Amino acid sequence: MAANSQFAIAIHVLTILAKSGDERVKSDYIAGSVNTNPVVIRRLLSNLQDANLVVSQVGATGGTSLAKHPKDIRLSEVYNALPCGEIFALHSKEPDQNCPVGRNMAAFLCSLQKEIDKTMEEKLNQYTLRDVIEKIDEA
Amino acid sequence: MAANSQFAIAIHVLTILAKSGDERVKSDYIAGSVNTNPVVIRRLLSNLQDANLVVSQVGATGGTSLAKHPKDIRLSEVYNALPCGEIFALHSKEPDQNCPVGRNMAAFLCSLQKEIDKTMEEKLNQYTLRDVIEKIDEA
DNA sequence: CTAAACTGTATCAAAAGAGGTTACAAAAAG
DNA sequence: CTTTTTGTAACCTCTTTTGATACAGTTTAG
Repeated sequence: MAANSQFAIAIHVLTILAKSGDERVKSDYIAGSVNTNPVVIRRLLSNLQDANLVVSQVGATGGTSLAKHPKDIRLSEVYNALPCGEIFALHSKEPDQNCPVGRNMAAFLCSLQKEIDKTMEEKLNQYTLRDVIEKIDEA
Repeated sequence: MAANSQFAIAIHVLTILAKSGDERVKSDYIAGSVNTNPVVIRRLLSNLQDANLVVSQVGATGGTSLAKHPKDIRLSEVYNALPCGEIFALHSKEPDQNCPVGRNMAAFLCSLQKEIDKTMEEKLNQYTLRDVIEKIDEA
């Protein structure tokens, strides 16, 4: 259960919001579709809000709706809105600095990590939430 | 400590092996440079062996060396040799199948996952172990 | 043939992270 | 004021990764 599924759930949540248009959706409802706890959804929505992808309102008749059109929400934005880690982690303990390989490994891996991350971001940038909805609808 | 650093360590290990040429390197030595336990290294080497990237020999004077030239080892091979999971995980619990969004979400996410994985593989395919060594050496 | 030096694994413990749950403050609406 | 709902904190549990110990099996040297 320790694999980060936040991105997957975020896509799911945003799709539901998109389908609801301007109507505010309650975390309880979303949780039902995702099959999880409302708090898990609210935690996620909190991240999406920080990234200006959704807008929530508290209080009775409260709920959440998209902050912009599905066509203006790129999956790269969604990915970056979440506190997901990197594609691969660096060493947990620092390598031996007396070893020429160990000494220079961290810097290399870090730049490789950045490059891969950029590649992934470019890929996700190609898709918007509207594309997702189209795919879902045609299924 | 639960972030998968196997890819990072694999690059480190392979670099050491490359620098040692035909000489067999002991897991104890590698563990010293990586700053971890020899068993962790042997576990990793076991995966790399299954992928035909390294060759180990048991017994006294045993150890491990590369199975092919650094220029013939692509980082994509290294990545695929390891039991790393996907870039992002799917839902841990199945979404509500009565919801039109929930019902079609898994299939969509799965294909997106595959596409991202392919992109990542193409990127890693651009680099060989020799490229890594060059970068390390010029640092 | 025996001792020493390795690898290959099994097994267990420890640490960290993710997700689920409960609880409750704060806000909005009626 | 009561109800409804978000926003968060706190806590527990499950899973995964890493670290560590132990030991069987293999090879070399003497």
